[in-house]
Amino acid sequence: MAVAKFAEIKDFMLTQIEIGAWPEHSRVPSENELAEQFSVSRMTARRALQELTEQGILYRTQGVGSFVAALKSQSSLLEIRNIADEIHSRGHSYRAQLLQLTELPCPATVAAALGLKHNEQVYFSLIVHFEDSHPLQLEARYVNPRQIPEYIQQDFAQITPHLYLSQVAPLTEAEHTVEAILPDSFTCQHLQLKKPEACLRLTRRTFSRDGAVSLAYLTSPGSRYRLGGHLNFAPAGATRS
Amino acid sequence: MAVAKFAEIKDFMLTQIEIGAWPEHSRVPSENELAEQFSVSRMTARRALQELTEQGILYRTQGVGSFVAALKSQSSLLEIRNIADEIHSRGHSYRAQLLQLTELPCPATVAAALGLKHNEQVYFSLIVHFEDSHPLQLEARYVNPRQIPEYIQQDFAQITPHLYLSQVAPLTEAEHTVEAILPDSFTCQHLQLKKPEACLRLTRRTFSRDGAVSLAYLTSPGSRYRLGGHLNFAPAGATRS
DNA sequence: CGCAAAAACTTGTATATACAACCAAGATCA
DNA sequence: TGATCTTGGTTGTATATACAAGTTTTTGCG
Repeated sequence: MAVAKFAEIKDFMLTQIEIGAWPEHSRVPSENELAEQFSVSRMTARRALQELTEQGILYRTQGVGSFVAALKSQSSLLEIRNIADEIHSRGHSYRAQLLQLTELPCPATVAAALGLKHNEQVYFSLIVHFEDSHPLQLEARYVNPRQIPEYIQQDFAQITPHLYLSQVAPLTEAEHTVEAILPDSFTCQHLQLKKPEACLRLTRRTFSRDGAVSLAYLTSPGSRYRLGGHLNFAPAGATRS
Repeated sequence: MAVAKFAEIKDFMLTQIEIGAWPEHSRVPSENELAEQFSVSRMTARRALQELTEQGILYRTQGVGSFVAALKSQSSLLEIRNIADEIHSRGHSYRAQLLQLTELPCPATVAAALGLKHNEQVYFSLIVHFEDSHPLQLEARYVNPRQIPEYIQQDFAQITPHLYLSQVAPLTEAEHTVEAILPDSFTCQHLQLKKPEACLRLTRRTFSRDGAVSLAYLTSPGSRYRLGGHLNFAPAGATRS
């Protein structure tokens, strides 16, 4: 089977919703109607409805029908976004400046986070991400050389470390913490802050199949950057499976 | 049917995993094995496996089998946590101090967020949440009086506003932003900060069926509070449906 | 022994069917 | 009119079956 039938039905329904043919909270075809339209069994039509419901696209009520959920429900705070994509999606231009790409002895905290020995060599990169001409984020990243031996040879003017790493080492886990800090003078300098202002620091540790891959500190000025997220629950009365 | 059969199978499997009988990455019974053990059809056993997979508890590979995923994968940044629970779960004591509970004319920004008119009356509460004896978070909350007319009569020494609201008005959506700010002197005072330090401010807007319910500003010192999240992907090679 | 083919097992997709649970609207009856 | 019952439509659960597709193990042949 080239592509599964239930997936075709999902695609169709998603399209209807995206082009606005089926507005929010409007009723969508029932299981039986879809089954007939697509010449499939009810169970197959049901699966399409089911999966769209699990994705928060629809909500269903027993005895009543299936409906289009509020549309805004997609993004998630935990979505691992590429900052380049994020900037582009705002319609701004993205540029990265590589400040350092070296090998250095592992600080104790980094060693613990990456499962290395203290003072063992570790790769380190320091990059400033620019939105238009303003520095938006300072990225300090430690990379496990046992897992990514070629890291130090990359050209990070072409590709962000995050994107490169996710291509080379399939991500299995990511761990985040978000903190508010006052940046040190070094960070202030690279973010072009004349005086220290509150910054968001996102610490991101990523794991591949064989263990910790990298530890990144992503620091952004509070005045220029925020994290946003949106949660959407099914409207009252909707069933949750 | 008292409780669905597929749910019983899920419960059984979750128990096995929780008590450690089925360790991480160990194989779990196949669809056919479960079907026989529980005297159900393969499709019913399959559903249990399927849903546990969607929840990230298991991962499956066609032709190979189903396996227990890494256990740590539960929490989410976007989880709407009750701060009292959060503190209790750290083994500390929680206490709330109500500073204000009044009605006041709606500021323009709040009016926009809650769908009210400028200067229309709005409920406002100001609460400090303590972990042991230290202030951990200052909660400033505006509540839509059209939706929650009894808000102003509650005893928030007994119940957090968030918990009260979620009991009274079923949540349908929540919207968050996370920022780093330098607090004003008023906030510093209530968080017992001798001099301003970087703070995390979580802005949370919640919606019920009939529209925006409340707008809360949750401010915590960066030195005492962080947001953490963990994402867990299926191990390499696992299928994603 | 080494290699390839076959078999066995696993998950993935799809169908047809049956009944349960729930809801809304219409029909019926007092 | 007003309350109750019935009926049809919808989703929810469960079964038995069939075949496809992928992996691992076994078998058998050269």
